[in-house]
Amino acid sequence: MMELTRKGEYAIRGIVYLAAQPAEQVCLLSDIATAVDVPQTFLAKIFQQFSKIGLVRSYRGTGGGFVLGRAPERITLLEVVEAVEGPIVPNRCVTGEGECSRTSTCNAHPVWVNVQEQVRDILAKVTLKELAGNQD
Amino acid sequence: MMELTRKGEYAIRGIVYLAAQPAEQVCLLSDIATAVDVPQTFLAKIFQQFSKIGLVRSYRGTGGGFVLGRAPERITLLEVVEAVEGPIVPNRCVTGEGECSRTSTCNAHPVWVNVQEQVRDILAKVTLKELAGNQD
DNA sequence: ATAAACAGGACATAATTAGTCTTTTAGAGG
DNA sequence: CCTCTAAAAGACTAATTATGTCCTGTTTAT
Repeated sequence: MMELTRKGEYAIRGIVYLAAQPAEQVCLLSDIATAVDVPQTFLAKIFQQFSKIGLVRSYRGTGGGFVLGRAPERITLLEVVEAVEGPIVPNRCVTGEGECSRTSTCNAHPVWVNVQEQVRDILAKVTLKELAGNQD
Repeated sequence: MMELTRKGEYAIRGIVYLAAQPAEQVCLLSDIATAVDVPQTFLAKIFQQFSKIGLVRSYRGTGGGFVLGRAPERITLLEVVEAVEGPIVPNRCVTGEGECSRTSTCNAHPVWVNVQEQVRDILAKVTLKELAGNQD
């Protein structure tokens, strides 16, 4: 239960690598993919998702590549994970889709809400700066 | 991310139903399945898993069925979930399989350990008694 | 014996994950 | 304006996991 998918793992590796680079350093996708050991085409998809929501900025053409969208201390692990894995929802009944209306009062509901909040809270407190700190 | 599977949901529904019955009341699988709206054959698998670790006791033959293995206040949601979903592990690197040795120091590691602990903690504090309380 | 009920294994199907491949779009430089 | 570079986008494929089903056995009460 609760497993981060490989995509999520790759996403973290990739963006942490970017965060560890000097500010405004444009990185080639191919270089990132090699460095963090992720299939380039797969990482491309992930970075496209990052790009759409501004976690990274992309430049096309010669001299192009990727740069972190904001300062590493202003990007949280929660944002990164939710960008590729979708919202953190331990149980469908938390999304309020009416799934839970089986019994009028589902006693488990508040538990899942609690789990969701705690996890989001933990991930929201970790920034890319911390994750990128003192790497080789 | 972090979704409980349907199996996990069914497991909870099924055992909460049992917990809501009068103590030592033997319940037919077919009745439970109908009551909680889960395919009987699927629920059978789930209850087999419960049975193996003593969360429920099973009786075969005429008059057989299932009974809760312990008092409902002594069975936690964590036990139920882990019984069918396996251990709560947000990331492979938490299991210590050496996956994380890509970089000698994975800064994300302590975060996942923290997530794991918090979630287990929350689920461990909820008992079947609470979940079964005042149901229709 | 025999009928009731769970146990266990093999199987089937659908959904999701994990990628790949091809074409398009954008920018830089000659 | 031509071409080369690099990301964007979409269609496609393969592998894995989730979600069941089915059949055969085993236990037990009557």
